[in-house]
Amino acid sequence: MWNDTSRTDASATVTPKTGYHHGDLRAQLIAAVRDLVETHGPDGFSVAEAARRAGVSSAAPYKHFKDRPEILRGVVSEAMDRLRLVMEAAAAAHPTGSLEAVAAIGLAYVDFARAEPGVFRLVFSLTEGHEDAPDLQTKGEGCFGVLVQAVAACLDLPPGNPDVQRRSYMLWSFVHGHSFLNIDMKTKVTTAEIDDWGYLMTISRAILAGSAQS
Amino acid sequence: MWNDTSRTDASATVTPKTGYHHGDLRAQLIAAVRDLVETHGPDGFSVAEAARRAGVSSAAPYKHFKDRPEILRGVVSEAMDRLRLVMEAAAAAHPTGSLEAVAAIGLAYVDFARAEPGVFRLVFSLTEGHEDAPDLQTKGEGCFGVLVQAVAACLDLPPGNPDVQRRSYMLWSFVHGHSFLNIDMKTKVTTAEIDDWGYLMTISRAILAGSAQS
DNA sequence: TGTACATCAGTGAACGCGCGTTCACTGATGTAC
DNA sequence: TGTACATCAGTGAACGCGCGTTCACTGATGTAC
Repeated sequence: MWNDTSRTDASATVTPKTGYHHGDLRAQLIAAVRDLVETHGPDGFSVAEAARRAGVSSAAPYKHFKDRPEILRGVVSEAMDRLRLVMEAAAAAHPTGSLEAVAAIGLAYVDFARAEPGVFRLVFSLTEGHEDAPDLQTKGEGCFGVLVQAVAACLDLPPGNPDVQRRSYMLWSFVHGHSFLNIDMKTKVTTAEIDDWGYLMTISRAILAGSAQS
Repeated sequence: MWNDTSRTDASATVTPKTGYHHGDLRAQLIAAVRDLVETHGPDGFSVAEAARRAGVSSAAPYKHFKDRPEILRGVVSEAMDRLRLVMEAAAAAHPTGSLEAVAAIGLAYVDFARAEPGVFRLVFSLTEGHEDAPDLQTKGEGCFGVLVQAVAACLDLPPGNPDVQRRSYMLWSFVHGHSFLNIDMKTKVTTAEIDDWGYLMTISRAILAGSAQS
């Protein structure tokens, strides 16, 4: 029953990867946590369960991460990388300086939130209480920077211009809110009836065309 | 040391309320949880700790709530009541149909989020996975309704009008995003420099004046 | 090609902890007569 | 006014559980000679 060295038939090794050192546990753990966060919400994950899913002992994760919070930070960091990439790709698919480029960035953001609501939520619930993680903050600013660049090109102003910053922030607020309402209020009628692209184009136009004040 | 019936001097009763039945444990528990959620974040509360803070045994809460989730739902329900009240009060402070009324509702929303970020976050993280709580959904729609009313009055259209609904949702997205960015990205420069009132007026104007499309 | 050794990524058993929930109980309160 | 009783809101001890983290360990891998 136990200690059954006899029963090692060919397909009996249930461990998902090679016997002892299995390539990339770190990445596999992050993937497992991402999964857990999706299904059980932020805080609904445990180091133990993540290890279980990766097919290693509960102590193994500590060879790659200092403690539980560091694992979460790892997930968020990776997610932010991906978010930035999709935003950049979305912008690149349209002429520089076009309204479409701006709207496309917004759509990429919303799509990301919809595709990974748990991780998306985690990203933002983590930013508080973890101000001690400057790399995360830097990555966050990097994402925002993608939008700022597109807005600047659209208005034909330098990215540092206050008006560019303000309008970028407006757009961000808007897209951010739309994202959260989408994933949080799943059942709400209003959400269901919206054509995102037209919606984002309307908003981009309204915010980039309006007069500068405030 | 223990069993010290001798040591019952006058001021020794540490229990915060009257001996056995203390007025309103239910409300006191909700207040305690609200506090815990503020300081430790959603999910950062425990039934045990809430009971401790209310000065009762860890079993007492189960006389008022079925289980842990029901306590959270109680907190959210109460928070939504208060949110609605401040939104209504804000609207009432300005002429019916004015742009100011709309902006004021938005400001009340943002202020609420800033005053109780933990609870605010809880409200929206709870709406998913608790679709089984129709009263919460109803209350959520009630809050949205306050905004819809103001927008309808502003555009001189009935609340059910699709254009009214769409513009209300736009405003809501916006204010919602602004709220979350405010409480999540505390350190972000952009957030700090914003004059909310001017900001909300600008947005309200842009969204209520713009042409109707989607 | 073979051997010795340092390094590294895993194991698995153990720890203490706080939690959610149940249970039989008990003291206080309100009502009926 | 007094007594009997039902109800209700609390107690406190106990349960089983899963978690985060630590520890001494061991097997696999890479390098030096």
